[in-house]
Amino acid sequence: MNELSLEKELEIIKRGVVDLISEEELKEKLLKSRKEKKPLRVKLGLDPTAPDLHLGHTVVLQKLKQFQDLGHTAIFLIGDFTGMIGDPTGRLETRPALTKEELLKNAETYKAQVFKILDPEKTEVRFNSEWFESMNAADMVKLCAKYTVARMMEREDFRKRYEKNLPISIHEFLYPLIQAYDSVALNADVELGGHDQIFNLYVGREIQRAYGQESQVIVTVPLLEGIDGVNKMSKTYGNYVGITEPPDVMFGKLMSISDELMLKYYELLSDISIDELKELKEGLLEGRIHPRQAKINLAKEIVSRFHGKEKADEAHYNFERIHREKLIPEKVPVIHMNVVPERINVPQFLKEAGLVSSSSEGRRLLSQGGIKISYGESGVLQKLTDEWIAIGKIRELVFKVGKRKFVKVLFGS
RNA sequence: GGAGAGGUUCCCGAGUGGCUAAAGGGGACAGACUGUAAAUCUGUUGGCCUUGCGCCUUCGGAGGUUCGAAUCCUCCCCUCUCCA
Repeated sequence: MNELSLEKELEIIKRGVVDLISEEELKEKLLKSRKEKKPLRVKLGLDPTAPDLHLGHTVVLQKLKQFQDLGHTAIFLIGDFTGMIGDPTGRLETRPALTKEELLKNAETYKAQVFKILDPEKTEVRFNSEWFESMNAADMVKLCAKYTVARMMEREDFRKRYEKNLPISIHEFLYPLIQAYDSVALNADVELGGHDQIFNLYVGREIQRAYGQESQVIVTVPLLEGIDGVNKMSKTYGNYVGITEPPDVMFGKLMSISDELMLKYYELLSDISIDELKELKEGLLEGRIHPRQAKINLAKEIVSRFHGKEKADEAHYNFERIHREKLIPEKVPVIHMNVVPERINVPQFLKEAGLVSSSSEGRRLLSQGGIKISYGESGVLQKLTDEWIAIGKIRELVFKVGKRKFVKVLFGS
């Protein structure tokens, strides 16, 4: 593990991080680890509240992977206990508590996704129900006694909500404590997280000390902005690129980011070296590199990471087909209609096909020219304005709804 | 326990008896344009159909007053502030 110099190891760890609390402590831990030939225990916790990981998570996972490659112990902590209470970070709504089964199922999908990045052989997978399910009320009170309300209120979102007279439930205070206790139970040397987790990570340091342990070192990575370029990438905002999403969807979502955001994505997600990144920036500035091409390269690189190069090329091809050449993609969902009706009501039909959420929406799109149709196998799309279309002898139809929803309808058997 | 302020559509927020399916903003969607699902501009944004100036549902919940209620009354639920 220590073929590298200490300096080199530090350099790798420090690359791309926002906070490192503190470098001195990390150095000491690394030295001690080398001397005693004992790898550091590096913790990363995630709540399995929704089963899909997105690109935002991969930033921190890659950091964990770097530790793993340096020979340290990567601990992937699944917050199944925390998930059962419901995550309070979404401001107002209390999330529905998940059942044990749902959580375990989610945990399984999590693992499968995480191991696209981490080495499963070398990863310690843990669940925090291991220690919390056996904890009784007295233990919990004891844990609560280790921290104060004033310290809790230092957390920005609590403070803001308090100032704005928004509710804060008591159990939300428990959250940082519970997460902190995980570090005690795991005896963590280092904890990783997104920059927004910094408060919770600090609490971990203090709680560890309160339980007589050495404080963990904190390493945070930047938050990845979602594809809207405004909020951080999150399931709640729906601005995420999930790592299990189909190649086409992934590619399209990445193509929809603004030019400005593209550079940030390059910085945080791409494997290109610092020099290549610099060259890219200059090229864009001087007009030598077309932003569109740069975005395509990025999208391809990321889609390849999770689906392989072949699928990435295919996604690129489909994208060009739909958006540049305005053609129908090669694979579209098909609906079979055994009975051939005289005529069909388009809004109604699209609602039943699930392409619009209500027939009113369908009518609206129709009047705005948002619905196109192609008869037979011609593949020529034309604007549709009538609510009713006659079927007659037509055997095949393709509807295009909005910019990217397609459905093929086959009549007869 | 006491006093006060609030709860409006996906979100924020205006609206104090009919002109209100409810201003404005955000988000989302669509169209034009293009370099693309970027940017910009324009439009749409409760549902249903027999498309009528039609019907049904929506302003925390349940009742009530009224020809007519998001708006007035009663009870209840929830949030916040100050005091205990």
